[in-house]
Amino acid sequence: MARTGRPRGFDMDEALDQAMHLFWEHGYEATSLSQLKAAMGGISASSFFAAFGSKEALFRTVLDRYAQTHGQVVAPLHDPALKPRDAVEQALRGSARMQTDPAHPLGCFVVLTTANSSPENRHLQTLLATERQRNRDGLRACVERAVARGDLRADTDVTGLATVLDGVLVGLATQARDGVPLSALDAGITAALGVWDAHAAPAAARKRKAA
Amino acid sequence: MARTGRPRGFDMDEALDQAMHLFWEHGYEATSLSQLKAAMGGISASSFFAAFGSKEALFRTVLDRYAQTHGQVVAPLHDPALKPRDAVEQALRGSARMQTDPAHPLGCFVVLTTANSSPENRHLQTLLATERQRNRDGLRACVERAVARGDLRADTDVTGLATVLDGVLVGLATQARDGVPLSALDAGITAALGVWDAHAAPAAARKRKAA
DNA sequence: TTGCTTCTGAACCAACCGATCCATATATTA
DNA sequence: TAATATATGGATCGGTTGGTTCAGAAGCAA
Repeated sequence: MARTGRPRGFDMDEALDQAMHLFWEHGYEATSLSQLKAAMGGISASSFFAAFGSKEALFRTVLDRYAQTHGQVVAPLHDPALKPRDAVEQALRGSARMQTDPAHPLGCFVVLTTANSSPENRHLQTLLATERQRNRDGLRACVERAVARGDLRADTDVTGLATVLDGVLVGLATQARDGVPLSALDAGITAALGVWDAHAAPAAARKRKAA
Repeated sequence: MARTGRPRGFDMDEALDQAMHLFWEHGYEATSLSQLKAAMGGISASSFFAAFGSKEALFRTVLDRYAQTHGQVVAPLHDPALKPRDAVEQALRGSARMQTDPAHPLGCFVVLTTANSSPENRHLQTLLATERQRNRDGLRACVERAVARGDLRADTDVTGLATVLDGVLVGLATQARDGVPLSALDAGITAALGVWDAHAAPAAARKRKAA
C-alpha cells in the first residue's frame, strides 16, 4: 500500500532528531520556528505546518520520541522482573552515560527543556513534571519492593532513601550540563548506592523472608 | 548628603524583590520587560532603563541580591571555621528549607533561571554555571578537609562522596519545584549524610590524627 | 494523459521584543 | 529664585515572534 501523492522532500526521522536536539539544548520557548525549520533541512513554514501542525505539537511528538529512545534508560525502574537494586543501579548508570554522551546535548531533556517558561506554557511544564513524577514513583516502588522482599531492612526509611536516589537522578541533568565528567558521576552513583547497601538486610534475614 | 534631583517614584528594594521573583519563577528569557515593569510598580520603560540600564543589567543586580540573601544558605560550604560535616549538613538543610519556602518561588534561582536559553545569552548561562561550580568546589573542599582532619577515612572516595552531595544539592531545585515536601527532602538529606558517616573514621583514628 | 495528493516558496498577519528619545515634572543646593 | 540633577510619561524605533494562507510546482497511480 504505497502512499499516493508527492513524497516528502525531507527526511522525517532526521528532522525529528534535529528538532529534538534544538529543544534539548535551548529549551522549548527559546527554540524559534526559524531555527527549527533551518535545522530540519531548511523546510518552509508551510511544510512545517503541514507536517507537524504547530510548534507545540512538534514538541509533543519529539517528547514521545525521546521517551521511546534516550528516555528508555529509566525503564528498569518500572520493570518488576528486575531485582530492585539492579533496577535502580541500571537506571542511574544508564542515565549518567546517556546524559554525558557527546552525540547529543548534555543533560536530560525531561528536566531541562521546560525548566523555565512563560505562564502560557505551564501545561507543558506540568507535562514534563508528570514524567519526572513517574520516575520518582518508580524509585519509591523499587525501594518498597526491596523492603517487601527482605532485601532491605524493615526499618528502612523508604522516603529518605527514595528521595536521595531521586535527587541524584534529577541532579544528573545539571551536573552533566555543567560538564561534570561521566567518571565523577559514576563515582557519585556508587556512593549513592552505598546508602542502599547500608540498609541491606543481613543474608540471614533475606533467606528467612524468602522461605 | 541627600541626593539631589527628583526622587524615585517607586520603592527600589521592593522592585528588585519583585523582579527577582519573576526571574526566579519564569527564568531570564521568559520574563518580558512589560512583566517586569508591571511588577515593579507599573513603572515606564524610560524609568526602567534609567534605573537599571537594561534587562541583563537588572538580572545581574538581582543575582547579586539573591547571592547576598537567599543564596547565603550555601555559605557554610566556604566557612573553614565549621566542622566539614556540619558545613555540609547546614548547607543542604538550609537549601532545602529555603527552596520550599512559600514566601517566594520554589527551587533554586541559580539552577533554574537560565536552565534553558538562546545562544545569545550563553554568557549568562555560564555565569550561573560558574556559581554552581563554586558550590561543587566548596563541597569537595569540605570532603578533602574532613579527610585531612581525620574525620573521614583516608581511603574515602573523595570524588564520589563530593559528587553525590552535589547531586543532592542541585537536585533539590527540581524536586522542590515539583512539589516534593520539605519533610521528604530532609529525609533524603539524612540518608545522603549516611554516606558520609559510612566513611567516618573510627574515633581512635581521629584522635591519632589530632595528636 | 488524467486526477489526486502533497510539498514549496513567498507573502502576510497581529503581537510583542528590548531599547531609545524627548519634553516635562519634581526634588535639592546655592 | 536660579541652577542643577534626576525621574517620569509617552511616542516610537527596527526586528522577531509563532502562526497562516495561497497559488502553483512536483510526484505518483490509474
